[in-house]
Amino acid sequence: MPELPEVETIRRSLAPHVLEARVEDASFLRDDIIEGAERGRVTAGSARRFTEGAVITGLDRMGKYLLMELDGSRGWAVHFGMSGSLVSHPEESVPARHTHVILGLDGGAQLHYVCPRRFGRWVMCGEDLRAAVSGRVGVDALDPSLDSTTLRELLAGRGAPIKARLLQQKLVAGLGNIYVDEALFRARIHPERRAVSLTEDEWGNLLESVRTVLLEAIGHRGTTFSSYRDGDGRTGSNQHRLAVYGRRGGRCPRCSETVGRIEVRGRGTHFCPSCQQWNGGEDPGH
DNA sequence: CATGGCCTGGCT
DNA sequence: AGCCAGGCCATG
Repeated sequence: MPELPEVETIRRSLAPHVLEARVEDASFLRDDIIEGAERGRVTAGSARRFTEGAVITGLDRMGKYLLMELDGSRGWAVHFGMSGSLVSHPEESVPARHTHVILGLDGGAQLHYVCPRRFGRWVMCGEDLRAAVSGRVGVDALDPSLDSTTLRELLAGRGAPIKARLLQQKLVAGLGNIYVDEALFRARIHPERRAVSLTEDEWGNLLESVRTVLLEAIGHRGTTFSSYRDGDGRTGSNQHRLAVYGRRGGRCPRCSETVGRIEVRGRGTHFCPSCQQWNGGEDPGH
């Protein structure tokens, strides 16, 4: 479940191993996880030719995409789906089950991309990597230029619950199920509130909460439930700091009420029924 | 705007 | 044995 904090942690941990390294050999072990920027099919052979011999000149992040820049402007946009990882091994090593990509770097290190559930993708971006990813994601949730007015303009306007709007990567990029629940808890907003019903103060709180929750998670090197690892293969520790996510039946850290779990648009949703009420908004059909 | 399908590991 | 988790896309 790599969301923004996990991808950022992968980026930071991987950067010293890969920046300015040359890819000596690239093995794409199956072609159903690679695609073109325009959603076209890409063969393992063309992926290999695209990658081999190139120098990794940048490692960036947009939303949940890791951007591996090759030779200056083209490159790969790597998505981790739910269960993906990209780990640097100091030397050639036996690939684990579900390893789909192996990059051998000069100096001997190897990058292994493992993705058991295969929800992840390597998107081949032949020209401008950042421009290609811009077509897939909206403003990054940690973009300092994002203000609460812009947040409202992006997310309000429809009848959908605020949680559903926050999960749409083309609006604001980087939040998944864990951090949406955590941010709404911190902002004391009920996940089913219609986005359009939020007050000005609530938009401000929400933006502050999104930033705080994400930055704290990065500080703890991400949330590990089962498969998530950073670029060095290490687990994160933010799972111990979560207030509501995965804590159904536990105590709310703010008021000691029992954490509840409901379903919002098909997603498991954790919240505090006491701290997160319908305050200020109309009741949208409950 | 809402729902189903893709996938496998882990839990009930 | 069976279901659930969930990001994202395709379809109703």
